[in-house]
Amino acid sequence: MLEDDFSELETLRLEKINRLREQGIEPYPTTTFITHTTAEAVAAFEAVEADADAALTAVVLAGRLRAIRNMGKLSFAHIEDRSGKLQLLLRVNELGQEKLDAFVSDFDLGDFIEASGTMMRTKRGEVTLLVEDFRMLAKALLQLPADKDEVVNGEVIRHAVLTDPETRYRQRYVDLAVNPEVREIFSKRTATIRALRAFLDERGFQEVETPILQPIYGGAAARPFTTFHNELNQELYLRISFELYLKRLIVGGLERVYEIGRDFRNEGVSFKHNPEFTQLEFYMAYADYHTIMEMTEQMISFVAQQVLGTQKINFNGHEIDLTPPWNRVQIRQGLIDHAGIDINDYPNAVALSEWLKEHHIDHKPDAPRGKLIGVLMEEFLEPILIQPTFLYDYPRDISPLAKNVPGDPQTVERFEGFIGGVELCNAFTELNDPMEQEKRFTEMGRAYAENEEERHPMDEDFLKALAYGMPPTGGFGIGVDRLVMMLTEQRSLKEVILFPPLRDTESGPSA
RNA sequence: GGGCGCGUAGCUCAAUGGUAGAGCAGUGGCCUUUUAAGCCAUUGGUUCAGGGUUCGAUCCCCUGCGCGCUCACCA
Repeated sequence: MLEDDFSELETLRLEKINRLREQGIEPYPTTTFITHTTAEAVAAFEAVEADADAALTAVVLAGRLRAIRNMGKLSFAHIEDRSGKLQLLLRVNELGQEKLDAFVSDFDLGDFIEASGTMMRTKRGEVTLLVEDFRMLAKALLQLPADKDEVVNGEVIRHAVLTDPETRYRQRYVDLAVNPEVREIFSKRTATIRALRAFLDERGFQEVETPILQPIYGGAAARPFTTFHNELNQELYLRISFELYLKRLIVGGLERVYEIGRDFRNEGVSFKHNPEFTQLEFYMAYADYHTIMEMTEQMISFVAQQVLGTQKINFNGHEIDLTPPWNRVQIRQGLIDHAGIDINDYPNAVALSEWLKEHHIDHKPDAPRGKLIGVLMEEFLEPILIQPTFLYDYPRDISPLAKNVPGDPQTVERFEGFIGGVELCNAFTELNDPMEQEKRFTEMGRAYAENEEERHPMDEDFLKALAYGMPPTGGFGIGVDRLVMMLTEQRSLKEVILFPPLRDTESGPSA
C-alpha cells in the first residue's frame, strides 16, 4: 500500500485532499480548459503590450506549481509546463479573501493547477498572469526535491537540485520533473532520431521492422538473451543485430532499407555498453564501403546541424569538429606509421603474438589474428581517434559478413567510425557470395569452438537467401545511444537512456 | 566477475567512539509587487541492513544490499 509508507508530510497532504472533497472540490478532475501554453501566453501578451488600446490578453493556463511566495494579501507563484515557466499573481483584489486563503492552504509545490485571468507585467518587469480564478488539476502527495533558481547577472544558479544518480535513474520521473537540463537531453535524443530518419527518407530508404524474437541470432558476436515461446514450444533469442534480416530484404529487391530499434546483448554494462541499446542499420544496394563512409560523415554532420545547430561538439574533454570530410586511416598503414609494424608481415596469430610479447603488450596468446590486431589498434591508434576518424580495412577473421579487399585474402572492406576515442559505427561492403559466406560461418564456428557462447551460429536460411542473389551492397550500423551521448556531451549512456537498467530492489523495479 | 569509493532528514550536505546538525521544502504566525522573497517560531532521523569489538558504535571491524568509478568481457 502506498499509504503504509506515508510520512507526516504525505499524511498532511492526504488530509488536504479529503478537505477538498468535503468542500465538493474534485482534486483530480477530468477536464481542463487550457487556451495557451505559458510561452504562447507570454508571446500573445508581448505582441499587444505596446498597443494601449488593445484588449487585455485573457488566457487559461495549466502547469505544475514550482514556486510559491505567499505575502499576506497576495501570493506569487511559478507554474511550469512543457514550454517553460510563468509567474502567477494571486491577489485578494481579484480573488477575495476566501479564495486566496484556499490557495494558500490547499496548494503545494508539485500540484497541477489551472489558472485563468489576464496577462500583465509586474513592477519588476516580469510578464505574469494576474489570476482571476484557479482550480486544482491534480494534487501531489509526495514532495518533489526542493529546487530553486537564483538569477545572478542573467545567469541561472540552481540550488539543491536532485543529483544522486541512483535516485535520478530509479525515479526518472522525479529527475525529469525537477531537472530541465535532463528534459533537454531527451528532447535532443528525439531530435537525433528524427534527423536520422529524415536523412535516410530523403535518400529513398524504406524503414522496416524485422523480428526481435529470432530462432537464430546473428549479425554480431555477442551473447544473446534467451526466451521461450510456449505455443511454438521453441527457444527464441532476442536479436543481437538486424543485419541478416535486412540483407534478406536486399535480396528481395528493396534495395535501400533501414531499421531503428532495440538490440539486446547479454554482456557487461559500462559507460558505453548497455544490455539493450538502440541501433540504426541501413543497407544500400550498389554501394560499397567508400560510398557508405561518405554517407556516414554527411549523415552525422547533418544530424548535428539539425539537433545542435552546429558541427562542433565537446566530448570526453575534446573539442570535436564533425564537419566532413573525416579522417581516413587504413589500419595497416596506421599501424606502420604509429606502431612500426606491417601486419602483412605477420600473416598468422602466432607470429603476431610473438611481436606483442617482444613489445611487452598484454594480450591473450591464443586469440585469433584479428583480435591481436585489435590489441595493436587499441595500443597505438587510440590517440588518432579523437577527431572523427574512419579506420578501414579490417582483418577478415573477425568480420565474417564483410567482403574481401580484392587481392588481399586476409583483409575485408570494413570500416568503423570513431569520435572522442569511442567507437560509434561499423560498416562494410557486404559479402554476397553464398559459398564464401558458408565458408566464413564454418570458420567462425571453428575459431570459437572452445567458447560455445561466442559461436557464430549457422543461419541456413540466410545462406539460401544469398543463393538467390544479393546485389553488391553496402551496410551500416550505428549505436544511436552513443551518438546521442556524444551530441549531448554526456559521459555515460545512462544519461541518454530514460530508464537505464539497475538491479532490482525489495521495493520494486523503480522505487 | 575483480579493484577502489560512497550510502546521515524529502533534496543538497555537515559532524562525532558519549545516540546527530545546517540550508532549502514542510508546519504555525506577520506581510499588497515578490522571484533562493523576508522576519519570528517550529516539526522531521531505524545515520542502508545484519553481526562483531566496546561500558557505549552513525563513526572501528566483518558480511550482505544498492549505487558510482575502473578493469575484464561486449569482433
